[in-house]
Amino acid sequence: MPKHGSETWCGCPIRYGATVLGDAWALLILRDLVFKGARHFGDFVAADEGISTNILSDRLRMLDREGIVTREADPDRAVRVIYRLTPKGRALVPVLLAIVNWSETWDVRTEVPGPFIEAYRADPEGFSESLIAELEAGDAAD
Amino acid sequence: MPKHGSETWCGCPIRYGATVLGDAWALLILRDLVFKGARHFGDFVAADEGISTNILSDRLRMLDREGIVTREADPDRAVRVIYRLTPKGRALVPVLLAIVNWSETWDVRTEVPGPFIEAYRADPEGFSESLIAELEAGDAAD
DNA sequence: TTCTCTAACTTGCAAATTGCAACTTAAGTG
DNA sequence: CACTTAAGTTGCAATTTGCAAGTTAGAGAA
Repeated sequence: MPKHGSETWCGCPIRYGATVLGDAWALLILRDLVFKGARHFGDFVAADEGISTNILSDRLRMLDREGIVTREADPDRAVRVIYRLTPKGRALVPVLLAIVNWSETWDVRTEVPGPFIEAYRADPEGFSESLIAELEAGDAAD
Repeated sequence: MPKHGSETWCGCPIRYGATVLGDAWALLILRDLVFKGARHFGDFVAADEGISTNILSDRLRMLDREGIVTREADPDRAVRVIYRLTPKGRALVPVLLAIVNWSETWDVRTEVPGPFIEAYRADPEGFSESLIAELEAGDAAD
């Protein structure tokens, strides 16, 4: 598969999407950022129940390179790093919610809280926008 | 990462999504099924510009196992196999379109025809539904 | 000052997965 | 009966992953 930016790269949107989302660990990292408020390296290690730290390191680097997350030093404890979603990263919320809705509909093992999925289905765009607004507000509060 | 159906599996919708969509080749195969009308093994080989036939074979098997595509013998030429999206597979259309919209918005190299993306943005749900209806009609016509 | 703790990684290595090329099978076609 | 097309499979080298252990760096305690 050609690399993004190579000569044989084409303008296909799914192909670009695949370079970011076409990786199971990256999807779970994004999940933790959006739905679980993960901000630190250790949060992802704890939440994913099984990601190796070298893989996590690699994927966070990729998400940073693609402009989806930023890395900052924690002003309180310099040893900590804060990962945050950029606007480009928050713009993935509709994609993640569409996946949530699909899994909830078609996979019997998947369980999503009723009120959550009902609110999404009633107004997908509005629901996405409020979740994005919440994430923005959460970031500004830090 | 636990396997779908294992003891440690949880009901997380993104995790299930990741087993299907968290693979770059699977995403490209789905793209070819939805947007390029690919139906035969050779269509995917030609369209993806680089997928190995062993990987393609493996991913089509996975999509079949997950109930996203079906495999049928071609009634005209028995040597051919027809791959088709199931309703579960067609239900991924909103996910793919959300990815298309995201890439078009945030990746400068991505190029989507103006009318297509404008129609999607004007009414994402309606656009998804008509694309799904088109796919259903196309299948019935074969 | 040194000791210990926490957090975020990096390193080394075995195991699994991928990519490439060649080969196989099966059904028509001339 | 050779030839062609379509859909794979096989073998193997190279890359990537997963696991465990080690490293670095800051902050507080002894």
